[in-house]
Amino acid sequence: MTKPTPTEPRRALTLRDVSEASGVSEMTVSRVLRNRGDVSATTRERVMQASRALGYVPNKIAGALASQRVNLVGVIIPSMSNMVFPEVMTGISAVLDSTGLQPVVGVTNYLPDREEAVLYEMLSWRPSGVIVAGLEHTAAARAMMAQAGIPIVEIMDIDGQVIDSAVGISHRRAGRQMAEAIIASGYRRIAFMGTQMPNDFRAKKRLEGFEEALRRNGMALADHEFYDGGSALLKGREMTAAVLRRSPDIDFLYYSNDMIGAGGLLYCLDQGIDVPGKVGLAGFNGVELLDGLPRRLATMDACRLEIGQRAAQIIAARNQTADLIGQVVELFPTLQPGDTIRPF
Amino acid sequence: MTKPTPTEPRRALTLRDVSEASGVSEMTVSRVLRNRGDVSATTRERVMQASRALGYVPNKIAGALASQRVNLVGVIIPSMSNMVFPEVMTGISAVLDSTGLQPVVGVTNYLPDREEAVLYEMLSWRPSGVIVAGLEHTAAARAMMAQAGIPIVEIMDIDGQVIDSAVGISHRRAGRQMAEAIIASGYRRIAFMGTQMPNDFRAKKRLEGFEEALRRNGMALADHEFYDGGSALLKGREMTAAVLRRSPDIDFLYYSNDMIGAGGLLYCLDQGIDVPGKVGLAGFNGVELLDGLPRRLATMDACRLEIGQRAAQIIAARNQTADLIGQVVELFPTLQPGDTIRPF
DNA sequence: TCGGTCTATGTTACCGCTAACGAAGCCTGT
DNA sequence: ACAGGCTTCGTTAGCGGTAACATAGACCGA
Repeated sequence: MTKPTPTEPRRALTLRDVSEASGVSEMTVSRVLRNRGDVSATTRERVMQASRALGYVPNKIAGALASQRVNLVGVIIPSMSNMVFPEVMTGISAVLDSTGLQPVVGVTNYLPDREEAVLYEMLSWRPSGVIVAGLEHTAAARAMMAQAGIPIVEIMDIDGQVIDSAVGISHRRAGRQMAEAIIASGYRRIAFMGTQMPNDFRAKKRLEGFEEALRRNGMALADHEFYDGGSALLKGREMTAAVLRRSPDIDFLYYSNDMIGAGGLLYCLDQGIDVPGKVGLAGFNGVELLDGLPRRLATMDACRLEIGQRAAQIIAARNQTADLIGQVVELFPTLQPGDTIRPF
Repeated sequence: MTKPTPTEPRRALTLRDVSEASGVSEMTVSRVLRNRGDVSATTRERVMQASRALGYVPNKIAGALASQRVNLVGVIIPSMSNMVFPEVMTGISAVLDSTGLQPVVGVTNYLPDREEAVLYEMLSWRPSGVIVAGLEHTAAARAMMAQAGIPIVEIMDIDGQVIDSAVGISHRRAGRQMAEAIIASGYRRIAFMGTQMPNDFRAKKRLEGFEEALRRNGMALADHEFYDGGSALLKGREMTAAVLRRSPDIDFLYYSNDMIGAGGLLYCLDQGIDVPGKVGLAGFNGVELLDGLPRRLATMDACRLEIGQRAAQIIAARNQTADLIGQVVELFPTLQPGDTIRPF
């Protein structure tokens, strides 16, 4: 590679510097650096040399303003610390990488107002598209997205009203499905454990679907417990201990995510409880963490990787072909019975 | 909030639209929206009304070009899926939030070339600063950062040559410290398990420090095992099984991160191995996951939150006061003996 | 009464780059 | 020899804001 220039330039380099150094017009330099338009091999080489020698880095701000094109895609997610969104991001990046588009993430911490603020900030950079987790937004956020004139893909969930496009699963159905599997395996006294967070709409929908299926079978939740903050694994242990102490006749524990489910599983094994004989367990998400547990927790894979990929594909396609229209893609999670639910 | 405008504007709104709608100049609108300069209360209100009614979102691209100021801070990290960087991000966001600066993250997957590409992309948006994990970069990346004319903070590590500023711990020292504690507790046949990745320089430095301390005590690693990819928890189990089978006389297992350490711990407990009597274990990072394990894994907290905070503080301070100079902040991790190492 | 000091607003000139068009040089066939 | 087409490069005019300065009243004390 080129040697770092010895001089320390106080003024930032511009196209003009490169053009003067290489004896061509700014336009030609621009063409070379963007690989656009016809430039002879010799001038191209000369310009590249000069550009590298100077250590020039193009100013995308000016470029974007002039060309009215920004290669950024806003991605708005509620959290980075649970294991689910990194995998969505992997799917998004994998697809976007080959399109010249670049994801920019914003985190909302499950706060609608924060989502609105993050969205506003992102739109002010005029991205080529936005991928946002969930269907629930403030009225203002909804209006902004509807007006933005760019593809908007809401991901993870499809139970609700879509602004433009959506890729996700039906969490209500997922909850129902799990309940039916549990009932089919003969469990009857079922408890639920999940997050306190009122804004985790997807967890809420799963619970709704779950309870609905229970009702249809003439049953109801025998107990429940909520948590917020702290180590999810530890909370899983604690809540499980509390529930089993309070309701010793419980025979199934349904967790709103795998992490607390894993905590519950470890607790049950510690206590020498017969799993899945005396008590069955199930979580949600299908995180790879579960592979390392002493026993495989029953779960339901949320199609995270594919959700990311499909969402990115929609943005990329819309970006190329302007007249495409919004679409809703429903994915279907598969139940992974693992070793913590009695065979049917 | 204002009702969404019924019309669907095909052309993006500009300051001019707002200025016409409110009967003042563009400049005045700009002043109102940025809360800068003197504007009478009545015009301010009128402009706000018009802006909201139209659903105007300022164009930061144009703004940044004109003002030569960008409120973005690039954050370059190797991965989002291990538990360590989310916490660093939390620290960064917490500090940046109150400064008007906004983090933009890029992920390198531990690939130097990818780091260079991500950095180039980021610098082309002329951010107010860059926070980058690690001290090892390609020559070109190093040159770019040195030339950029913005504050650069390298985080996590301080064992090496700093470009501008750095906040981190000495991983070599951390490795040494852990080795000394292990030896002091009477363990003698020590194995190491870690990632295969040749570019996880910090893990490598920990191992170097660890081996150096062993040597100084007339010892050497009795066995080692490396992995890459897959569920870290599961890999921890597998590697531990392999090592204990191969070298049954091992009495201590040192893991390069807590996740594989947790896997190893679960395996040992499954096998009914006396921990820490027959075999001791230790990891690295101090992730909160450990709180939920049946027994607390010995570890060393890597000061992740504080690293993020301090790094952000440096960027913020430099952004306000131009003539500040680079600095290196060393933090000191504390050893948490947990329950998997014999008391001294 | 009048210059001086505010306060509130408008005007002008860019910021660094690219779209769109234009022109010069060079080939080609006739 | 020359029209017509291609390749290669330059010129011009913005993109949508903001810094810096200019301007117009309002107010004020001497």
